[in-house]
Amino acid sequence: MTQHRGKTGPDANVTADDVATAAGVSRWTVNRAFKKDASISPRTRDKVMEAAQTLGYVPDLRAASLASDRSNLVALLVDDFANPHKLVMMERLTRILRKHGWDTLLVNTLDRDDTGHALLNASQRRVDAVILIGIQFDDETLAAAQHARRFRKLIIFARTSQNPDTISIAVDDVAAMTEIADYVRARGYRRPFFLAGPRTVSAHLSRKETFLSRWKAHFGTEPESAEVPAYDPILAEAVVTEVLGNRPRSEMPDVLVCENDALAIGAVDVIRHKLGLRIPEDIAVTGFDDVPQCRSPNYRLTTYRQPLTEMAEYLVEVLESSEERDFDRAFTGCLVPRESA
Amino acid sequence: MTQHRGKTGPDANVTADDVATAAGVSRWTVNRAFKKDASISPRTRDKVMEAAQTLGYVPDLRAASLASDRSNLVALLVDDFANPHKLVMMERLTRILRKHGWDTLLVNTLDRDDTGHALLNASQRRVDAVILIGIQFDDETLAAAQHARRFRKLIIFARTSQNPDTISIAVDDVAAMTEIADYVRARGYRRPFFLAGPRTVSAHLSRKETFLSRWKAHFGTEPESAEVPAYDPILAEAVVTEVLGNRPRSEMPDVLVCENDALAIGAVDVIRHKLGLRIPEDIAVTGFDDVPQCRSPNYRLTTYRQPLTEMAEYLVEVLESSEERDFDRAFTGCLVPRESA
DNA sequence: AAATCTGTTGCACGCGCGTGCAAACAGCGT
DNA sequence: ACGCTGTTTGCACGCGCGTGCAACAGATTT
Repeated sequence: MTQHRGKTGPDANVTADDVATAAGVSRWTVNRAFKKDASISPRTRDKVMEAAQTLGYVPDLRAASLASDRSNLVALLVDDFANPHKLVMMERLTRILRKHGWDTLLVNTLDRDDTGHALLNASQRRVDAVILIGIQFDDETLAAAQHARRFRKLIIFARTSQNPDTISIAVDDVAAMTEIADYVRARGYRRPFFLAGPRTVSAHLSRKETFLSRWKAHFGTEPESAEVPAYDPILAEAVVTEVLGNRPRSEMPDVLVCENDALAIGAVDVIRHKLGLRIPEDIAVTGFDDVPQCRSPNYRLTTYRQPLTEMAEYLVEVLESSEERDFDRAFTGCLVPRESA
Repeated sequence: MTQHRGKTGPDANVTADDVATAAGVSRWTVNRAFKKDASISPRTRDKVMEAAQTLGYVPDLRAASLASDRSNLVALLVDDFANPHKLVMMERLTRILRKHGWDTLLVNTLDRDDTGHALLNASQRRVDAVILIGIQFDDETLAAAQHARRFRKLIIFARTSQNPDTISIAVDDVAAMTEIADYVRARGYRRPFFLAGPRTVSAHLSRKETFLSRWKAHFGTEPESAEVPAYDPILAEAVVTEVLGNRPRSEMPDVLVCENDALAIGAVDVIRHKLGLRIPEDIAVTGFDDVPQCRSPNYRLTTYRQPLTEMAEYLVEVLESSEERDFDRAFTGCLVPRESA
């Protein structure tokens, strides 16, 4: 192929063919030079790379993906951007995925009904897998996704799921919440209140039910609880205000066990600034996730840390495996005691 | 083309050809049915769509992009995930981009030296544009990006840049900081302290310099300032502690003007919990960005809100324009006064 | 020196769709 | 029924690269 393009600058559409003629090899050798474990002599590779460098050649992953039917692309579906932990997860996932050569398509799932469109979006790009780190994915949605799927794997990250067609990479909620319950009990608290997230979430069920049943098993009474419609500190504020707002001191709980930090943070703010109570002297608070704010001198939140890095590394392992086994896995995190409880 | 594939389930690789034979039309008509403003009769389109539905066909955007040289994909480069405002920006951008049919590749730029690799990543996917919302992009990096670029547009979002090859969509920092300075002065504060972010950032320069010079123009003295190495509340805590930690009350500033909310939040926490001072009675604080936390009863931060939605809509407009004009644009936000100042 | 082996290089074909144009078609008035 | 106009449909070719195999050269053995 001759240089049928006028331009020679970096804007020109340099293809492997151009590099091939420049380096005096075949096009296939050029592409081999860019492939990791390809069979090519070091000398040729250097020659090719040099030519590529001067021409400004960069392999086209669209074409590669089209030809190989492997995109090395995953879609990350997120819907609750109000939860600060999402920022942590996105950072960790994108970093580790990229380290292993995977690119990430970020899809903002507007609402429940939009999930189908989001999945369609992902399909059109022929992603190799879809990773869900949102909350609005009930089993109905997942079933639809499974039916129409054009991607090999559907992974629920940081949340357990019973769905058999789905891969769940999460922390062991039962073990974690049991540890929290025992910690709360050991610290002498006796009137806990559980602040839960939206009920569509299975993690919700595990955590809340685990705590309640664990407590009941010990003391025979089931603690109070309330439900926040989303993992949003602002909404948590509203719910806590409503539930505890005009309650006499004598009927106040002595510890607020929150399903995660997003709720706990909202709760802390309300308890201090609207109820005028001290933490932990009047009411203690626990969270879940160990978001960065927990370390702040303002919150000092007792919480539970998920091994996100380890989980992300395992995720990559799952992505790169071609087996057809059951990839579900529950990790164990660690309780992080701080001054809030 | 006959159905040379055994499977008929959704896993099968259904192509436009398959739909074509099923609907009794040509392949091109099938693709036309999926194209927005294509010339096709409603009847045929329905017929095609129905066949596509039952076969589970979804157009392949890789192939479309390859053939048309337009990917409808942008890369979003982010590096400072510690800044909560990034979460807001990511939510807004992905939402509005998707509304207009653009997909987003999220690239986590690990550090300064990694930016080149990140841009290479984007090039390989042949994104139509790269959007930077990080901080570690100095002019040197940008120049390199320009040189080796395989994307049409390089957009700096929510940050001004002098680089002529770059499109900057941001708030007018000078106007904004002038407004803040005037507000602070009007509220009677007289001993301001400016808390700035890393010096690589041009927004930094605008905001800090604007505030300092505006103040000097009025009172003849240049306020104190300190610099935090990243937009991270935790690091802001450290710097504020170091700078104000053991300073007698008489020498304390009466207002801490922060370059953005990430710094302001860290500052508020330290002032209350380590210095034991009240806000705003002892020290007032102002921020920039109006992140969700600002509304919390704990912060009630006086800040400045950028018109993110409007900016994102303009971004789309820029993406879809084929002109070669100067797209730089500065927006005007609004001051949001709260109890912190 | 011939035979063998290992590492390296070249190539036909296909991945699924867009572009631009030509052919076919329907609708209208005379 | 005829031509005319505007709409709808079909098609050749190319986008850039991967797969699997055949051909080849140099190094090693017999």
